Amino acid sequence: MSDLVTRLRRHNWRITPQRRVIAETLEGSHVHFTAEQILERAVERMPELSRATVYNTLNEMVALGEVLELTFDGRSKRYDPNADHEHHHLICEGCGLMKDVHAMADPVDWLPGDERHGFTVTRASIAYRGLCPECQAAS
Amino acid sequence: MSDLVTRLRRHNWRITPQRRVIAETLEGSHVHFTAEQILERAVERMPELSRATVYNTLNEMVALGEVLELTFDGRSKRYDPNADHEHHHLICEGCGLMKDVHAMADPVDWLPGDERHGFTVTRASIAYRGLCPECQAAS
DNA sequence: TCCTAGCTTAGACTAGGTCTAAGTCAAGAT
DNA sequence: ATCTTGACTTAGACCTAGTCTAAGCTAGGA
Repeated sequence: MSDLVTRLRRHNWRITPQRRVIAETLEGSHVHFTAEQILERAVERMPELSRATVYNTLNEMVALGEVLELTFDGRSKRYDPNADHEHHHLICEGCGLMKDVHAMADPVDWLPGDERHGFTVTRASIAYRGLCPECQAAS
Repeated sequence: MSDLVTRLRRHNWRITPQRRVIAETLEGSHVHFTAEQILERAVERMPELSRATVYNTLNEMVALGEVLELTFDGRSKRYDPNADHEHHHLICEGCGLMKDVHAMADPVDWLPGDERHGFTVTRASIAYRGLCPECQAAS
């Protein structure tokens, strides 16, 4: 039983076979997939699954606050099932691979009051960029 | 004379009338525009300017390292002419307004070696999110 | 069983961005 | 001064990611 499915069920959200496959595909990966990659993998388990259902379902999970939507490459969104723990992202500039990482400090503490321009700052996320081992070897 | 134009010229990059208009439009704004917004404003000064030239020029300026490409909303890229000073961004979750801010420390120092997964980490940027004064008042 | 609301589907559509082929321009060679 | 060459610009076709629509399906309650 997927932990994400458990969390989703708490919102009284109907867990249909399609939604279960999508949630499990999302959670089963340790990297962050795009919607197309999730569709591709989910279709292996449920061949008649449609693109629209994948997009609808991902958007609903984001709206419920159980999945994070990430956009770092400007091309496609990526989905992170780990919405309940504070973390940041490490992104490969070569291949787009994205991993979760944890920093030793909370960046909100490092933004002085006079740099806040009257905003209420509620959260901060760090995008670390570099090259993954494979892309280092390739270059 | 635009400072961005000066920086671009140092790369032996030809400053054509189109490129000058685009660079000046980009630098003249204190918020970060999308490519379409830049086109819209630049066309007021040079009506025959084409969409392709705006996209080409923005991409070239990014490749030269003089302009930053920002993607926070997952819909369109925004361009930041201030690539030569290390800074982060403060984003309003209500209206999308984006401002430059400066933190008191470099976040790269906060990522322990065992969290780097073999990546070479070259830079890090922080996205601070919250509500701007106008959106606080509206809610 | 029938109704109903919600879910899923295929495929049309949209927005943002890229590519292509043709034309224009400017600087150096003649 | 004109020619050549390579870089730049253009209009519009094309591509990709994502959304919308209309129709069909499904499960649970009356």
